[in-house]
Amino acid sequence: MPTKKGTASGGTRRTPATGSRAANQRADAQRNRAKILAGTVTAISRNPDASVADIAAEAGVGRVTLYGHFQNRAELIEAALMDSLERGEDVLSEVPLDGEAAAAFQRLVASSWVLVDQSRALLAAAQKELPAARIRELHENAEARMRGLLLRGQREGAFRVDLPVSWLLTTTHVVMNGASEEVRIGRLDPEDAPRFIDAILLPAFTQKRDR
Amino acid sequence: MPTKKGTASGGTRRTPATGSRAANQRADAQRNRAKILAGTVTAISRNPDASVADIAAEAGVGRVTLYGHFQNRAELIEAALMDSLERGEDVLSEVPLDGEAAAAFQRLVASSWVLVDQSRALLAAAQKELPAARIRELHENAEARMRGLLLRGQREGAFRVDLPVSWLLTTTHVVMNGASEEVRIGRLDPEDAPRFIDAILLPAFTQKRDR
DNA sequence: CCTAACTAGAACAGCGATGTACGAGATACA
DNA sequence: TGTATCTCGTACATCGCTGTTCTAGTTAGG
Repeated sequence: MPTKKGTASGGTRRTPATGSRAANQRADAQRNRAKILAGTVTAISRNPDASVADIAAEAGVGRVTLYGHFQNRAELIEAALMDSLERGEDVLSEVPLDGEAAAAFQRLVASSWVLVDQSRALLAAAQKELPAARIRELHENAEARMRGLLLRGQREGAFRVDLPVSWLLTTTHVVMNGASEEVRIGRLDPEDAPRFIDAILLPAFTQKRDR
Repeated sequence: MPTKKGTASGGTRRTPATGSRAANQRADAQRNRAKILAGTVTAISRNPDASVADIAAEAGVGRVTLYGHFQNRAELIEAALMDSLERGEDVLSEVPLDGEAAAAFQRLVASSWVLVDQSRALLAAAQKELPAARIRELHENAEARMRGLLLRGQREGAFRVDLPVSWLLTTTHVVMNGASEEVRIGRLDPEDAPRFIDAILLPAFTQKRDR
């Protein structure tokens, strides 16, 4: 079977089916894989529909080499997104969610904001390339964390209950994304972003106590 | 000069330079132009990067005919956006902006929401095709109207002044867009949208009176 | 230091989209 | 009813991107 001869690091994909974990590849190759993943984020951030050639150039790697690591564009995007989300998970899982709901929400938003700002463009690219279900699946953890907190806040009377949690969640997302976009085009100082986001979301979500 | 022979309604572009207003074209052609403009909106709404062929099919018109009306894709998108914005202007200019700022804001948002929901995808497509400056220019009117209202609200003490108007404006945009997206994927009842939007924006923007 | 793993680059095939050219047919409107 | 205007379909040239193949060179690591 000369077809499977596998140029470049085709050997990486030794394992037949999906879900091949980091195999026994050379240190060299692992470094390149990381470079490609990083390059994908920056290339996509600069231009949402960057070509594979663009990405390879950004990563400082040959286009063919890239194809050695990832079978096609979709797989590349998915890997980059998974990588970003895994890093994000590491950060977010450290955020203490106990105590007052509003304060915990503020902490979680502050940490999430940085991650959103970094991989917003990548997510947008993924939405074109991957089935929506897959995207959902990958975001499951992060989404569940925020949703759980919002629910608890509602139960405890900290957050308003006249709106469904799904809408609070959506609002949180779009405001963070909006801030990220404003930063990108230079209309918002990154320093101000977390404060501005909180300034909108907290009064909007908080249950009014007096009437 | 057989090059300029002008198949189809190339005659439409009789005027040499830019800004050719509706010329003396046949009633037939005018109808088709309208069909194409409408088709562009629906086609783009269904698929953000629909091809010219897709759009022509949606409009029920030959691809070549479309090129008779618009020289290239960019010109088509721009025309469709201009058309949508002009219609929008007709609606928004009727909204009474006097009286209490918060109430006026509510009225303006209610009217804007419908328009945003209709041409959100078109705007996204335009952002890829047209220079950002051109987009800005086209939105000038609508943007100025909302900005003026927010400013007045700040001066009158109705809206908070600890955030710049630009951020209030951005927030308004992203929340409306978010609602539109949620409607599109069927997670939000269009009926609820205006109420949900207000429920977020008003408490977020309103100056707290007591402390 | 030797071999297997990895990389680079050029070249190629395939696809889909854009924009143009042509020829013939349909339709408004005077 | 006649003619300029408009439309349609097909066909074509071009371009950029994807994914593959081949060859030759470089590097990691036992």
